[in-house]
Amino acid sequence: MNQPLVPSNQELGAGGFIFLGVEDVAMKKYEPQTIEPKWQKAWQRQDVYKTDDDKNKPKFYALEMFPYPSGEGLHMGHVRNYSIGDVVARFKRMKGFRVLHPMGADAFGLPAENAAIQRGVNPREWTLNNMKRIREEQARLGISYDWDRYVGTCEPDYYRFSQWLFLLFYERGLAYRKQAAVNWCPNCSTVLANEQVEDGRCWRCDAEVEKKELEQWFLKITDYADKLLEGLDRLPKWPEKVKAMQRNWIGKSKGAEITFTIPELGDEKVSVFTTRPDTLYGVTYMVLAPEHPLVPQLIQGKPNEETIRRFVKTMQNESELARTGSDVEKVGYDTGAVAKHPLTGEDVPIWVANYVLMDYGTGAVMGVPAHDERDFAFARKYDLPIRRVIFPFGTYDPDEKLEAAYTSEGVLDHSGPFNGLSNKEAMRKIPEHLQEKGLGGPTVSYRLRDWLFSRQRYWGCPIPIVYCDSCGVVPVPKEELPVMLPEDVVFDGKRNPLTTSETFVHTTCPSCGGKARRETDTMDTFIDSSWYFLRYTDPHNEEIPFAADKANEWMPVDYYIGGIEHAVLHLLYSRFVTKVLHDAGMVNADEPFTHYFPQGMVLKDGSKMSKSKGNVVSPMEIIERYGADTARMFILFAAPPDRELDWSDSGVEGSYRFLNRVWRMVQQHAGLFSNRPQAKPEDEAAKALYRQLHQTIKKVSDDIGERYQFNTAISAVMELVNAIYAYPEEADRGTLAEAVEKTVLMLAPFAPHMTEELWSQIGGEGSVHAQAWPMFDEKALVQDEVEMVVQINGKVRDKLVVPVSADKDAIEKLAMEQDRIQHFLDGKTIRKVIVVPKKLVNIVAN
RNA sequence: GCCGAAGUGGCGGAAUUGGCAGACGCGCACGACUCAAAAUCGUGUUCCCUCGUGGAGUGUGGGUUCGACUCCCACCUUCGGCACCA
Repeated sequence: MNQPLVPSNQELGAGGFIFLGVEDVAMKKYEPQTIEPKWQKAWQRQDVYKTDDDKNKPKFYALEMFPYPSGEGLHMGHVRNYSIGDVVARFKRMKGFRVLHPMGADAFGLPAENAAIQRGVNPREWTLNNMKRIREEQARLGISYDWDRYVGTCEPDYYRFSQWLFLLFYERGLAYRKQAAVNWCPNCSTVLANEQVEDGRCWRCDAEVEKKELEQWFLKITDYADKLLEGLDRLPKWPEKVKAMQRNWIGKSKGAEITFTIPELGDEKVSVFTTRPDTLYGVTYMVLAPEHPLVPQLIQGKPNEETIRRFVKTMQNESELARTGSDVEKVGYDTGAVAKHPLTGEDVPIWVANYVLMDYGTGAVMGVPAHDERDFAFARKYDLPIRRVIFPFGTYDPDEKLEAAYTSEGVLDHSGPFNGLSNKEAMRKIPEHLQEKGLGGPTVSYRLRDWLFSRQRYWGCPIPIVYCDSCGVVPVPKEELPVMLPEDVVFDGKRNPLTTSETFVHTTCPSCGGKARRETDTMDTFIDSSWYFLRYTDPHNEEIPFAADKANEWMPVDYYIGGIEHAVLHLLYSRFVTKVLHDAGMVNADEPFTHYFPQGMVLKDGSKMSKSKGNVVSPMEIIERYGADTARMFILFAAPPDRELDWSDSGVEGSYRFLNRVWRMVQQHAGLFSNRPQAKPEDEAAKALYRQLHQTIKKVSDDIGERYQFNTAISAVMELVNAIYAYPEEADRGTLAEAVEKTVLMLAPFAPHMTEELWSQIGGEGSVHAQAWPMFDEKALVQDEVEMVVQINGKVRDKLVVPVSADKDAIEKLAMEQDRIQHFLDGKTIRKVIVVPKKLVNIVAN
């Protein structure tokens, strides 16, 4: 095991001073354990990070996803998340922005309730304790939050407005109840939204999700499908990956609805959805989902009646996983009934099969085996006819047997009046024709389903609805909010605890005053995080969720950082909620996050940190040992922020070493600042350092502010520090002082405690974090001489120092005169010479 | 299968507009300081060889160009998402 870098108190000697260096002066040792808490207290006392509301400054809203207050405290993923946000927030403040950088807790959720069931603790107390701990840990990291705006979603003064927003959705027809086959997690004893089912399993507990027929609350996110899609095109600063995931999830398909009729049911209509209306003449059968409402009538009295009845029952009881898994075999049964083809009038047999889903399209499909791979496989299995209607352009044999479905472009044949059309034209013309005849028409279908919103759990926001025997479903008036979560509940793990509270369940109807029953379901906790970023803009408003003028001062969030696991959960819901609030006139922004940045995972030994693997690195232990500044520095330096980061103990020591190096550098030169000389970069060394300093300022500003590449920003400062160490003693002292001072300023966003301490040591006024970010001197970047490379056939053969003013001819002449170049050109003919001023000369010769 | 991203030394990574590949850091080796060690400071560190004015080299194969990690085409590998969505 490595020797700890942090010395013990005995090693430090009296007064924390040790002797270092050749100049034999007493220097203070870098002791993060002392200075970090000291400055954290000072910042708090002086309200250093209170949100600046100076409207003359441009705004910047920096936000990190707020944590769920688990009993574990913060993990390294949080540290990475907050470190990135804090660097940006601090940098923008120094750059003259007014910055909103708030924090809160996503405090409702199942684990609190499970703790209540397993350990008999009060979920509220359990949660509040965890919140307190996490807040302390966040403060210990030295993140510059405005704690006055802290928001906990489980607090009545927050959730009353979650209820307020629910009522707004209800008023706007966007919240409704319906009976449906829904996802049920047997382990969590609650229903789940589609977004919360991953591979047929519960996103939280990984249990296999079951289907249940229940009446539930839904939010009409499908009404916003097109707006959610369109909005993505206006988010250039979102990763393509995340936008693709959302597009994928929404799953918009253009096609047609086509109406078939069933003569034996008195010309009952049955519609199918297809993306290939051009293949309509190739239909040889039709398939209904097992749950399709027409199935019972169709099979009545048919030979297959009993078999199909049993098949339908099995399908209904099958889990999502067993039903839609990728290699589940297609199974179907002929109902014995037939439908009439809308254009040819031919009989089309109607089948029922497992692969047709009731909740997509119309729950019925037309079977075109010649031009669809699934239909082809199905037709082969059950010996159904295959009728080809699309053929390759050019010559073709209209009766050729197919060995596989033909899914490419082509020309129509065997298609009545549409023969000879390209299938692309037919895709447009056939639906138009159907529409004229009242047999369907063009339509679009979405994969996205409405947001199943109610949960049969206690620790969430109560849905503000009562059920009255005479008035029916009655919303609780906004002025009566919040509907408080009751405390007199039983946690037995057998039922929704809310149903056990007599005082909660029994109430009076707000409309008629008669006896009524409260809704005992709570809201999906994803609603809480779908608007918290708006609440931060006006966190103490007691009348409404937030005032429009406050929200408009800050929204949208300029830089939002958090895990990509929320790509189609939190991020989709937040976009939806923001769009609804925009349409309700509550906020101008119709997209919540201008720039979304998913930080990479923190790994240890190549895999995700987990208790079971025993590879968890505790942030608080690292802080105790090296300080928060080192932890932040390492996590930002070790990898670009979007990539995975493998935790490395020696890497952490490297970052600690660097901070010590900066610390000693300032100590060594602290004397310069008592009577500080002006920078006069006249000697060569001073000129070079001055230039490097200003190049570094330019690069670091660009890396943080534009590129969000903190690892390269830090490496540039490291190079500058190396240059300061190498700076000769006889060179200009003023230039040195400037370099030292600006190094401290540039490191302030990364290592806020150490730089604050150093800033006070070199006599800086006020907090280092209230200083203006250094400007670079454009003139300093101009060089009078540049090094140029001389290549022969693209290989570097020599280097030249050339005045920047030299013209191409002069450079070429100079290059040709070099001995080395002459040697390489010996016996060769020069074919061409390329001169790129300030870069290189390339001589082509053979 | 479809969509998205990534492949560079022993390791993490850099190269911002097509112009010196390997910045910065880790690790390693050697040296200075020390009675000694730690810390610190300094030097070296892509690979190969016949060791010099050498050759090769950014997943593979081709192409464009005076010049390609960077652009184009084809492919391989890894990771992530979606997937009986009609």
